[in-house]
Amino acid sequence: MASYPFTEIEKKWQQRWDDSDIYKTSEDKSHPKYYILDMFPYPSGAGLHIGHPEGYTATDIIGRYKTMRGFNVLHPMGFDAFGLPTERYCMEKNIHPIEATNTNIAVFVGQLKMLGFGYDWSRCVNTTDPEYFKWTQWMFLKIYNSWFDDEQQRARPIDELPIPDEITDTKEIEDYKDKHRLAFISMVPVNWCEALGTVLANEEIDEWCAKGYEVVRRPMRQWMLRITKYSKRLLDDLALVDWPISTKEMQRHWIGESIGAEIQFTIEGNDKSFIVFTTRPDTVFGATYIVLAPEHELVSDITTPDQKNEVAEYIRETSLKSDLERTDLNKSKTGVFTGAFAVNPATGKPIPIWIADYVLAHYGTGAIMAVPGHDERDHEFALTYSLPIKKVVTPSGGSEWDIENKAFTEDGIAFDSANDEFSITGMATPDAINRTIEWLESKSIGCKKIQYKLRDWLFSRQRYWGEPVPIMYFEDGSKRALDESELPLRLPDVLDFQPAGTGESPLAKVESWINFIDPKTGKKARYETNTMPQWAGSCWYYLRYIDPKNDEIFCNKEKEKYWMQPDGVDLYMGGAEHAVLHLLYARFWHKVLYDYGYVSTPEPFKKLYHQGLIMGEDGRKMSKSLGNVINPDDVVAEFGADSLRMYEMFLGPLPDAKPWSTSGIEGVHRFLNRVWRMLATEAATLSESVVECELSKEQEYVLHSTIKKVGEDIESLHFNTAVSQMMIFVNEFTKSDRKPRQAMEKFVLCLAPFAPHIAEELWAILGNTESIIRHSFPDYDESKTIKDEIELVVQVMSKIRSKLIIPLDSNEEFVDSLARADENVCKHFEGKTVRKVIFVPNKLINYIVS
RNA sequence: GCAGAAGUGGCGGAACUGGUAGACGCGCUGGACUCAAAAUCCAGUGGCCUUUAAAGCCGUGAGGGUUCGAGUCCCUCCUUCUGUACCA
Repeated sequence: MASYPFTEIEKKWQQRWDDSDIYKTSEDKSHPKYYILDMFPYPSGAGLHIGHPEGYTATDIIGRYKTMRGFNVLHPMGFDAFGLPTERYCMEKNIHPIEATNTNIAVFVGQLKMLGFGYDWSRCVNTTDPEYFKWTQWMFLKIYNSWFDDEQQRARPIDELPIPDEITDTKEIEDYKDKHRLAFISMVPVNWCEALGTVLANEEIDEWCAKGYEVVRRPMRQWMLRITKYSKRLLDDLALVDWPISTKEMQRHWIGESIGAEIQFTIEGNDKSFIVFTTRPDTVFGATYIVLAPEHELVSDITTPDQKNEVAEYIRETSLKSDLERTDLNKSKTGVFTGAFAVNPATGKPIPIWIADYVLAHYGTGAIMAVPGHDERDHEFALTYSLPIKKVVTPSGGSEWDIENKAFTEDGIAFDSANDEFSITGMATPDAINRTIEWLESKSIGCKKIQYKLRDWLFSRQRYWGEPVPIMYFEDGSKRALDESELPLRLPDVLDFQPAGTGESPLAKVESWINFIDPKTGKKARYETNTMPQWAGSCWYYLRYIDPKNDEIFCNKEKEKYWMQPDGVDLYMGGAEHAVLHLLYARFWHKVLYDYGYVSTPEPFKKLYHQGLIMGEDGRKMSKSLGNVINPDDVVAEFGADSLRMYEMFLGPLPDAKPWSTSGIEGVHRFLNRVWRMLATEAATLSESVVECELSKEQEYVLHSTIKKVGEDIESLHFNTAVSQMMIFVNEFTKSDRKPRQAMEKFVLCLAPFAPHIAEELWAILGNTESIIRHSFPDYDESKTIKDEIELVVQVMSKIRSKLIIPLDSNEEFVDSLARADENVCKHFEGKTVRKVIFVPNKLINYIVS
């Protein structure tokens, strides 16, 4: 294929852009700002994937377009470089993660530059840089030194925590504070992988299991972040952001709000009581037994001697199961009777207390009142163990319902639900719920309650390659958080990253880490050996880009205001795989910072957009094993970066999954060749056919429509149709031997955001000396985007019978007279009379005949 | 099961508030250029009927409905993708 000299052109302009710092972000306050953010990549050893350029090109186009529209554009790039894969790789190769990380980042930067992205590299961040993670640690300490004021619904300094009068002892006060901090230590069952020597997040399990690693449940001492305190705000504030519906839905589900009630149950022959959560307090009369989670704290207290062995055995069995196994056993429910009875507060009758692993310890109170008549799970369990099923709700239509056969779970009419103090019998479910809550509250044995599914965030990993937790412990069991002036707490420079073998991170083997004299207190100390999870660094990187070199604060307030007001990042582009975790964690950190006034917006990301996956040519997900992986380096070598960029935009709508096609990129490449030949000679000089001349009517129409459509499509992220329109332009103008110079110039400006290298070159060939990005995006004349002659459809009985070429805005009489004169139209009138005429100006005329 | 999104030629995909379905690209067919090929350029290209054309009929996952008119709006169903799942 005889191509324009894309390799030379692209190298040349990339060099010039680099040399002239052309993409350095301007902060000239007289211009409006636009903050575009890409989800920064994890710099893996494999280099850039073909999917990366999709989102990055989209944002690059917008960045260039907004720049040409006079905005100060902040469009930075960085690296999320802490992580287990790098650590594993380094263990195999026996190199240091810093070395591997720097090598990988250098490869990524080279590839990103090769694709011509206009990033301001002076703002590049790297989460593993101590100057960066100093502030990650600083933020962790902010969270650590906070408690959540439920009334004010915000974080407050831990020193402002009201301490109950009865607590006076210094140590007790510290313990009390620790219990309320937003970062706290807890013994929790975690997903432990022996081979990796670390815990894994629930969402990480699949990935590593697929690679053949084994993961087991095991209780361990872990750092947790109290994200659950922000459940309500994280849920409510979704209303403030312009995100894909599906992503918002996913977050809503993840947070999982349910409205119901807590009800207290007493235990027969025991002065203890317990609380259950239910969304259907109206069915309390139908609660025929109780189920506690096997882990429930009361289980050992209440189990009767003759049930002890069976209960202990059941608890042992379930403790070995992972969460996955427990939920996987969807088929049949198991459980054991404790021998104890609770009192149903509504009926006053004793009901048996069971334990079963279908009740989860970590949700609600870890205890339920089982209403087998009106809950499918309880129904199944009741059938298995022959427990009584009682009907307390009937379908509102009055139809019969066989409660033994199937639970009735919908709203209906309360039935047989009365005691000496109140009755809800005959009430519709919503009223019955309210009335029951009133009664519970009047007796002080229950209240309305909103429950969330969201769990606290497991915030420690037993790894070397992560941010150290800036906390030290002393021999007396006390601990001390580092002062701001002591940050960053750097990783010790070691070369042994093998797990300690004790369930601790490799840091536990580093003498200087676990056995040193704290200079501040003079006491013998050891640092926390856990490091932070990979999510930590990505929780706030968008703020660091704003002020990347500041060593006083993570981000200057004034600068934050300029770039983040009014609603945060203007456009955030990234994969849908981060729809929940990263986006939830980042929102959480942002809200803590917001509570302290460090950031000025309640939400970090105004508009979120997900680019779709690029599939292999065979329509399957690209993977090494399928051999359908496309490498961006190869594509750039064969067709050039501009072709790759344009092709990825032309493939289809940005959010869709789309298959790669080699002949498809050839088509786009052919288009760029046509563009080149339209303007330039083979010797890269201006083609003689480009001349100062008037545009034809048709050319004027196409030019102005193109400027209009390309601009509008960029704004709405419909890049595929913008490319189509530019193709239409080229098709129109190559028809003519004389190419009007002014049209060519405007076209090249439209092309520039998409294919910046060829556009720069053609712009220079057209005689310009300054970079094309310094020029404004062209304006169009609306009147020229409208044709003065249009085709109008003539229908008879709503079927097209003819088409008329008529002047724009022709009136009905005129159209009618022409239409009636049409031969084919007349044919369809034969033997019929016109009953009705529908005239839509500039569109159609429709005759209804009979 | 639940939630969200989507089903349009041989393929990727267009189609504004209901008003010419299939823009643009790929592929394919024919032609020009060439000794030949590549590249390039021109023309054609949803299906059926027809030698061709005109004319006509059928066509946006399936079936109903609203309307002069439905890819677009409403109802029912099917399929695919994505997330989630004993959350009381």
